[in-house]
Amino acid sequence: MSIAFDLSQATTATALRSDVIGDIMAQMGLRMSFARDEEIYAQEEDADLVYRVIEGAVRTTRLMSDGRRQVGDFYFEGDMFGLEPGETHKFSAEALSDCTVLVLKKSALMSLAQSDHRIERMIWAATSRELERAHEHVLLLGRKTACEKVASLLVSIAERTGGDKTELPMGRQDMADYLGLTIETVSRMLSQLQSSAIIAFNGVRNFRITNRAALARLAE
Amino acid sequence: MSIAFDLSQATTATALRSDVIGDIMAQMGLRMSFARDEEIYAQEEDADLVYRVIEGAVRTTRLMSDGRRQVGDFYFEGDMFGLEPGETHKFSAEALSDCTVLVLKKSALMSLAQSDHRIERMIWAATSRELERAHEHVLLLGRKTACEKVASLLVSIAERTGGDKTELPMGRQDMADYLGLTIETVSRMLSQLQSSAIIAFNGVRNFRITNRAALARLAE
DNA sequence: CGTTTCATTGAGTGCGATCAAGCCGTGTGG
DNA sequence: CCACACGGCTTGATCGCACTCAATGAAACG
Repeated sequence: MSIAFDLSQATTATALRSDVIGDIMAQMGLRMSFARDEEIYAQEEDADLVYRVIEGAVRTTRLMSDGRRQVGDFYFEGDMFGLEPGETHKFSAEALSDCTVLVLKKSALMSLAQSDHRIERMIWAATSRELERAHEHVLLLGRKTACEKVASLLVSIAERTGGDKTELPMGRQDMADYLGLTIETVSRMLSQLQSSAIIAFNGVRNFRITNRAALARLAE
Repeated sequence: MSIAFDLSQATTATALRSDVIGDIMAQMGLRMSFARDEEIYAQEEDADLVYRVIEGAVRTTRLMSDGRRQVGDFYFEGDMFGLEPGETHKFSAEALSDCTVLVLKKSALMSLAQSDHRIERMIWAATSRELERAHEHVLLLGRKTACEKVASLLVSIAERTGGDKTELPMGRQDMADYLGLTIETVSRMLSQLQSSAIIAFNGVRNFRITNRAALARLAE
């Protein structure tokens, strides 16, 4: 893990998605870099920092005592994460790829919030967005089939990262643990979608949607 | 649905769980009653009201176009619900049993929040608690077995409602749709837990935990 | 070029779903 | 007070989707 004060690049960082919290984090936050699979914070660790992805991608995961793993969510450029309510994190966060994040003490943000209402409002908005995504995740895990789960994930990532071709920042195991499936099932569904001419892969981590309507229908 | 201004019973209502939002809702909110299975708000409806359970219990549900149903959560006395971020509700809310709730316009609460920081803080705290529960729900749906799911739900309800004997306010279908299972599987797991002497039923909706350690172990 | 890691594919299994009776508490009318 | 019907729950038999185990393939790395 490497740390550097973020001054020179504050403007380029916030240019990604301009908002109040972004500005404040860029001004007051610390810029940190993590290597692929490096832990950003641990399950059970005190949750006194908030984060924002500047470059790369992040996953949050929760481990059960017997090793079963659940991925909570994936975060891309501009996304805030680490906004967990309790004293300690229930999920850990890890770098999906080599990545850079801005970090700010939650307490610092909160004390600022006392003088600036917009900040409080934006923290709440970010938490709300998290909740909305969690609800979507609940529906996916509870009632969708393996094929629908995979289709939903692909649509979601394609939407969030934009562009014609989509790069998957995570491996099959991460996809499986997000979807409540095994890597074998994920792999089979991807092959199936490909042979149905709905998506086309170019290497294991790069795909293109060739039949957007069909994929959207599967994702519901 | 029946409506009455809540003045006389404001004190008894807030006595259930004393906090700022509770006080405000009791003072400014409308008291409404709903019959079992009556809709409190609909999926796709504008989300401009927040609610608080005074008596009875509530479920939130989401319906897929083909009829598959997912229960988002159950709410008991003192719980706030309806705190969805977006413009419209993604889940609908229905009365599990005949129940009474306090209702307040979100916009009214927000304008109050401008003069009182505690209110903004508490709305955020309530949203955070929702998020925490959603995360727990994700783990349950993604990685727990049928038996563990049922055990987790029983523990959760027993914890939230307290007391030696626990009354289930919902039927088997609601449990199944919360757990991502079918009623048959829920029923089988309950029978199994009972024959393992971990719980004891007295009628279909009333049970007692006879081996708390074993149940907790299953629920993880 | 060999080694390692990750993804795909195949064969067989099992958990939870589906289909189908049967049971039981509750309400209703004779 | 009983006969009956109805809805919700339980139990049994069977099915099928996703898991497990195993082998192969393909890309990354030293």
